Amino acid sequence: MDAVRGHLDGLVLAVLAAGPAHGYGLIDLLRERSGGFFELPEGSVYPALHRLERSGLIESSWSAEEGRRRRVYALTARGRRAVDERRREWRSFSAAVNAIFGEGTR
Amino acid sequence: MDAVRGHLDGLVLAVLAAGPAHGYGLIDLLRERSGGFFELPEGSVYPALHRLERSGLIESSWSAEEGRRRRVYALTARGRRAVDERRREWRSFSAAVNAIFGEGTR
DNA sequence: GCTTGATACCTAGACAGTCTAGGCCCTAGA
DNA sequence: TCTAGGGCCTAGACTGTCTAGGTATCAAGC
Repeated sequence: MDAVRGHLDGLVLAVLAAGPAHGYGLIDLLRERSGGFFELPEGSVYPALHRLERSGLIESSWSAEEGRRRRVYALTARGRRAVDERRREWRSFSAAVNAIFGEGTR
Repeated sequence: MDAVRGHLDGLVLAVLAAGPAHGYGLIDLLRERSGGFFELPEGSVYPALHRLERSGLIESSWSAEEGRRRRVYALTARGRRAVDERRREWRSFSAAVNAIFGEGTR
């Protein structure tokens, strides 16, 4: 899934916009919300989460319900604004690619 | 333009599907066809062309009209098939991303 | 009690594609 | 002669994804 490069951060933010989630669950959400398309490995998602936290777009807290330790991530105020920004960027990017690929399947 | 990673090969093939072109002109075509969105540097496009030629999807020939040397690229038979394949891949990729980003601008 | 599989976290290093920043040559125009 | 632009090329930097490992807990099966 190399095609996701440069888009993953936005996708993670978009999922978190629907509510907090922990890393492992986020992978499931990305798969479900994409109709099974995204099967992202932990080695992609965890670094992305750490990256986003370092840049202040998300923040985490440990929850230890029923002995299971989970690091739960939520959007910060800046993160909420970033989602819109990333969505706009995606819209223009995909419009540009669509324009080049054209309509027909041929 | 890191977001283009993994999609550039398909875009180049799609442009060449409309007719042969040389590297420098291809950059112009990518910009024009995308409504000015893609401003790709030579350092991205030339390696992509060499990559595609090595893998047999395009082939090149030198044209020396009016003293200007140009390497003109054209799709091979396999390349023509690859365009459809890449377009299909793009369609499902962008559908997946759209599903996650949702509809509204919010 | 022990093993297996799922949940849940993490990361070092491999890998690969894009970009920076240069290089070269030619032509046209000032 | 100098500059601007067309045209080609690439070494190395960069960076984000993935591979392939590691740890720990819990539930189920034998």
